[in-house]
Amino acid sequence: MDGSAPIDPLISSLSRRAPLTSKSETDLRSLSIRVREFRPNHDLVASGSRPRESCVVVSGFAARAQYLPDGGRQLDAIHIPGDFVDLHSLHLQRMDHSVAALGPCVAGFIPHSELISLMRENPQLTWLFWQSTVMDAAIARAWIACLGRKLALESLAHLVCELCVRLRSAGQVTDAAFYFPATQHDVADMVGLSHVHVNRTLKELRTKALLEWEAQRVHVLDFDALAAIAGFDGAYLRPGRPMPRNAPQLA
Amino acid sequence: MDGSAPIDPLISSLSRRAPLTSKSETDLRSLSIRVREFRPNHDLVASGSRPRESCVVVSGFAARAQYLPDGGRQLDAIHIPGDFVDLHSLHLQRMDHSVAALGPCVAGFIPHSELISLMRENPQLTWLFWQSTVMDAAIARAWIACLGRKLALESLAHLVCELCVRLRSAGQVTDAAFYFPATQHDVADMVGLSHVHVNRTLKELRTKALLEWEAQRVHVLDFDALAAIAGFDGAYLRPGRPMPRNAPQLA
DNA sequence: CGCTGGGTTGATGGCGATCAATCAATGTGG
DNA sequence: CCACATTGATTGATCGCCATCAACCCAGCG
Repeated sequence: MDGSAPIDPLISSLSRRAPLTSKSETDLRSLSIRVREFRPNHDLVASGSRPRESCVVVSGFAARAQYLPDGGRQLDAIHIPGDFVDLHSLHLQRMDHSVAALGPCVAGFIPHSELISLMRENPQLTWLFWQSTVMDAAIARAWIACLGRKLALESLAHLVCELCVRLRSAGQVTDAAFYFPATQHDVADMVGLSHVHVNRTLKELRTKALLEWEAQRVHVLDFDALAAIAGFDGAYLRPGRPMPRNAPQLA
Repeated sequence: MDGSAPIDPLISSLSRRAPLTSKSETDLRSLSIRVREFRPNHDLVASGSRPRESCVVVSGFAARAQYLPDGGRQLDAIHIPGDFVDLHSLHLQRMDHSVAALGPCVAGFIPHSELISLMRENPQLTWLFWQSTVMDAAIARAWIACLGRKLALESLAHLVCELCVRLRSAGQVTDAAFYFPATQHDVADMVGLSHVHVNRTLKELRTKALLEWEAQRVHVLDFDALAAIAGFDGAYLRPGRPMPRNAPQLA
C-alpha cells in the first residue's frame, strides 16, 4: 500500500461536488484501471476511434483537440487531474476529437462495461457522471463566448482565471501560482489566436503586473484585475446540484 | 383529441435516436407540460435563474444567449422542435445563460420533479436524456472550432450545413429549403461576427450560387460545396450509442 | 557543437469591425 | 390616406486587431 491509487484524483474530484457515500467510494475503488504515461503532445484518445473505455487524468494535464482540414488545430477543453476526458464517449458512436497530453501526463483507463455496471447499481455515481459531462459543457459555453466576442487580452485573462479557479479547488494552487505545462502554441490553439499574438498579449499582462508566466509556472499577481478584464464570473465552475431524493436510474 | 400534443416533437426527436419502448412513450405522455407561446427575442429561460422545470421546443426556434459585460451577445446553441433547451439545468445551480425565442416560438415546460421520478423508473429515458446533453456538447465543440479557426465564409457555410442536417432529420427540409427566422443580427451573434460582415459574406455565398436566403427561408443550392468550404463533417450530429444492456440507474 | 523547440520581437498585410448612409417593409397614429 | 417611426437588409469608407512572414535568442541535447 503506497497510500496513493490512480483512482484517488477522481474520487477527490467527485467528492468536491457531493459527499460520496461509502458505497460510492467502494464501488469506485473496485474499478479496474489501466494506467499509462504519456509524453507531451501524445494522444490519450484518438479522433475517430470508438472507445470501449473512458480515460481519467491521474496527474498532469490533457486537452481535447480538433484538427481542421487546413491543418489548423483548435483545443476545446483542458483537463486536470480527476477529470474524465471522454466520459461522453459512452454516448457517442465515434470520437469527434482527440485528447492529447499537455506536458507529461498519467492517465487511467476504465472499461465502459465496468462504468455501466457500476452505474446500474449506484444512482449517486450515475448522477455525478452525468453531471461531469454537463459541467464540461458549461465550460465549453464560456469558451464560445471568449472565442466569439472577446479580445485577445480578455480571452487570455479569462483562460487564466478559469484555470486558477479550477486548480485551486483541486488544491493545486499555492501562493497564487500553479504549474501549467502548455506551450504558447498550445495556448494559441485554446484561444483561437496565433502564437505570436499570444506572446505579445501575455507580455502585456506581464507588463501590467497582472501575472507572471515562465518555466511552465503561472503566477497570478492580481486575480481581481484579471477577472475584471476578462469579464470572468466563476459561477459556471461551481459544483452542480446535488442528486434529488428520487434520482434517475440507468438499468 | 386533435392528434397533436405538445410532447410529440420530443417523442419524435428521441425516437430518431432509439426505438422508444412503449413504456417510454407512455411515460413521456404522462408528463404534465405547461405550454407557452413566445414572441421573437423574448426569453424562454432567464439567465441566472434556478429553473424548477425544463423547457422543450414545441414549434419554432430558440437560441441560448450569453450577454457580455460590454453589452455584446454571443449565442451558443440553436434549438429546433423536440430539443430540450435546458435539460442541463437539472444539474446546474444557476443558468449561466438565457434562452431566447428565435422568431415566434412555442415551448413546453416540464417540472424537474416529474422528469426525475420518470427517470427513476425508466432507464431508457435516463440514458436518452443524458445523451441529449452530450450531443448538445458535441455541437458546442463544433462551434468552438468555427469561432476559433474558421473564416467568416467557412463559419457561415458550417452553420447552414449544421442546420440543414439537423432540420432534415427532423423532417423540416423540403426541396432543399427550410424555414429559419433568425435575423442577420442573430446570425452574427452565432458566428461571432458583425451583422455587416454577415451580410457581405451571405452575399458572397449567394453570388457563388451556393444558397438563397430571403424572407426567413434558407434554400441550400449546393450542399456539397458548402460542406467543402466549411470543412463540415456531419458525423457529430448522428445519433449516439444505444443504451447498453445493463444501463445505469438514477434511483 | 550543430540541431531543435520554444520564446521574443519587428515589419507588413488582411480580415473583419466600426461608422455612416440608404432603402424597403411594416406598423402606427392622426 | 398619409406623415412618421421602427426594424432589418444593404452598401461604402475607414480603421484596427490580429495573422503572417521573418528574424533572432536561448536552453537543452545528441
